[in-house]
Amino acid sequence: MSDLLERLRERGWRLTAQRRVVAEVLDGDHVHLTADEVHARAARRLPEISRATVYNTLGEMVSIGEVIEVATDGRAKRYDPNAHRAHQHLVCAGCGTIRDVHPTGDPLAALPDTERFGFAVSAVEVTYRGLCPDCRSAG
Amino acid sequence: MSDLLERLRERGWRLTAQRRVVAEVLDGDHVHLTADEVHARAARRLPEISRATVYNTLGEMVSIGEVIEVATDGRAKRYDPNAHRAHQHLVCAGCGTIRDVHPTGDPLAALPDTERFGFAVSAVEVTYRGLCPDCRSAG
DNA sequence: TCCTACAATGGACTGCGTCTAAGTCAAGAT
DNA sequence: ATCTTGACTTAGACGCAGTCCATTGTAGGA
Ligand SMILES: [Mn+2]
Ligand SMILES: [Mn+2]
Ligand SMILES: [Zn+2]
Ligand SMILES: [Zn+2]
Repeated sequence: MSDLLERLRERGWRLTAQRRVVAEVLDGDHVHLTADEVHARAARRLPEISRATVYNTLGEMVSIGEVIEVATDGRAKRYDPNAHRAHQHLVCAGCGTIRDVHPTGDPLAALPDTERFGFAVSAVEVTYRGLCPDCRSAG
Repeated sequence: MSDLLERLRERGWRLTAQRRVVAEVLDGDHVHLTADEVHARAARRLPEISRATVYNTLGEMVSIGEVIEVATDGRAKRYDPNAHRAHQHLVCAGCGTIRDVHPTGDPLAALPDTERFGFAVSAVEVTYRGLCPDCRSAG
């Protein structure tokens, strides 16, 4: 994550305490927090940080490609620091847990030209759904 | 769509004017309307239909599998009557147009067992993103 | 140390969707 | 044909996620 703060500085962005704690909260793998969860955790270190700042900072990190926004069906977006390796998501229909997964092959290749209708197709998102081991046994 | 109304009746559901117009509005292919768009079109035929009824009726149609909910990034969900043939979506990043597309092969097959983490994986959604012909030339 | 452009704040505001209490009505019973 | 009743519809209040804005604060350069 010092990586991330370094990149922010290189872009001429001011390094504030708020940006620091948001970056720290997002440190780690398999992290998929909502903005409000990020805010709650950041507030443990910096009690007066505002929701607006968390949204602003997350938006900045998304725009430089250091964080990925993961849209979830009807609920709050989740913010994913694992932006360096392309991956897809496996979501539990029971408890909402999200895992990073790596399908084989290029998902874009499955869309033939005849199904592209003249679009310049540049990205693809895949969401697998199912029940995690805990939710399977809980029935 | 008379199909759909028949199915509703078989389930013991009362056949009301409101349910009829919602079903009529959703008739056709490549339809991906928001709930408010459905409401606006339904209100042209039945001016006093309420938003709540449109949401209720769409929810019922989704629960019997006659309509699919399509989550869109941060915006309103779209309702898709093309529930009979499995398909995926191609979304224009410029204007938001949605096209039904049919990738080759089974998208589920691209996820190896070692990437399933004990989940019972039952469904997959694929969203292709790009620029439609109009938005490409508009630059 | 001082300046000032940029960042943070909190509260109002919007869009999308849900919920509730009261009124209405489709459809079976008579 | 009329009655009855539980299911359906309605308007509006409400809730959540996210945005916007005017004001206040401050990082970092002179
Ligand atoms: Mn992820
Ligand atoms: Mn569709
Ligand atoms: Zn689970
Ligand atoms: Zn377009």
